[in-house]
Amino acid sequence: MHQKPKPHFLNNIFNSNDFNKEELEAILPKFKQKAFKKNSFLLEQGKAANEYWFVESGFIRSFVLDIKGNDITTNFYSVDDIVIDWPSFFLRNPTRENIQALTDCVCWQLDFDTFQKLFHSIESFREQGRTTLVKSYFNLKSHNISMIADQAKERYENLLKENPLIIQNVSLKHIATYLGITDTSLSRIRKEISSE
Amino acid sequence: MHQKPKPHFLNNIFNSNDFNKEELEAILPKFKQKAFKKNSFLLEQGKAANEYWFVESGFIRSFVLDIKGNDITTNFYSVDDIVIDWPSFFLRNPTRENIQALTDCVCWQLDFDTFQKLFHSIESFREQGRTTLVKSYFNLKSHNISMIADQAKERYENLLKENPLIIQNVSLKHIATYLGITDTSLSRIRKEISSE
DNA sequence: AACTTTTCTTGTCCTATGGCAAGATTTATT
DNA sequence: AATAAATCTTGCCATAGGACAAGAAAAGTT
Repeated sequence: MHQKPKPHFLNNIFNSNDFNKEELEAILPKFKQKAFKKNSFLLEQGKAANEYWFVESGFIRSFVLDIKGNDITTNFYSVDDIVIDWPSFFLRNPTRENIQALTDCVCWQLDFDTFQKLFHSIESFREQGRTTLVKSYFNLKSHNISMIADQAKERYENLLKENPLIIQNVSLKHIATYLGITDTSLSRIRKEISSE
Repeated sequence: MHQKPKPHFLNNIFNSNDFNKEELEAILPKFKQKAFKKNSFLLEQGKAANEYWFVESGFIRSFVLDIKGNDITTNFYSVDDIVIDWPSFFLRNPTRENIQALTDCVCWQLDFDTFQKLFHSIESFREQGRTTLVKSYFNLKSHNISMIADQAKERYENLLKENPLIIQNVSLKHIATYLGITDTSLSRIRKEISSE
């Protein structure tokens, strides 16, 4: 008996539907595996993002500090997600965002210069990159509309439905600021839901 | 005496810092001038965006309808801005957004197929396209954070500072939904500011 | 296991903003 | 100019969610 070769994690991201063999051989080896300890930072405010990552395992969040020093969660990331500060990475300027591991994580990292070579030389790579960015834009806009159109309770229920893993793995406080409410309010919303 | 040749509007967007002569000659003639009457739609929900525009003159807004049928302004556009529904244009799927002229407008239009040819053949064109998208992402995220971190009054004052032309040319109701408040509240905020 | 720290819940009271409706003002239409 | 239709303001009252503080519970540390 022989063993099946274990497929590379990055084949979840780059697969043979969208890329031919040569392209995969040009792309996959450029990524470096990186482990992050719980609470370590992938990016800190004031620095420019020079890398991005795909998450193989673990949970991550990004956040900013507002004028009063309040910590506001801007996004959560888990398996297969891309972790990137789009503006800082592409505009090459210092960011306002912090990106922090919420658990021990394994990620696959690519740096800007390598990205640029792939982007300008492989059509399918730039098509996929553009698609990923645009989906990210779409999610951000949906979140934005939801902040205006929906009640806090509805926003929480949507997150629960779309992304149950987040709720199970992330502290209430971080979820609350992502939803634009206080942890106190979110606790009450949970109570109300559990008593239905 | 001879006259100076009037520069083409699109030279505001595509200039010789970022593009060489041949590139400009490949790009500029692909855009078609389009006039839109006040209240006419550039894009309607349910359709897929197959074009985008640069605004030479006039004011435009995009909006969505929420579940209860409330109209929520998602963005304003004026001179030199790009008007595009990024997700619909690139993912080629039906949109939730409506884009409507608030005044008579003159725009310059490019369609998807032509865009694709330029994007994949001209490096500087795709660099600029990516930059434009990423800036748009950045603005959206800033708006998002502001919705969570700032009071309605602060959001209004920021808009007033960043984009005074909008306030002078757009109805209070549309500005209010963009800021995530009712027209009633915005009217009170205005009153409060004017009495300071 | 004991202790410390962080997270979550709950109570009391407060504030920003919403809902509705009437009137005033401006803008569009005949 | 007269009328109609939007738009904007204002009053009154309602409510979602915030501020603060005290415990309870859970997680991390020695």
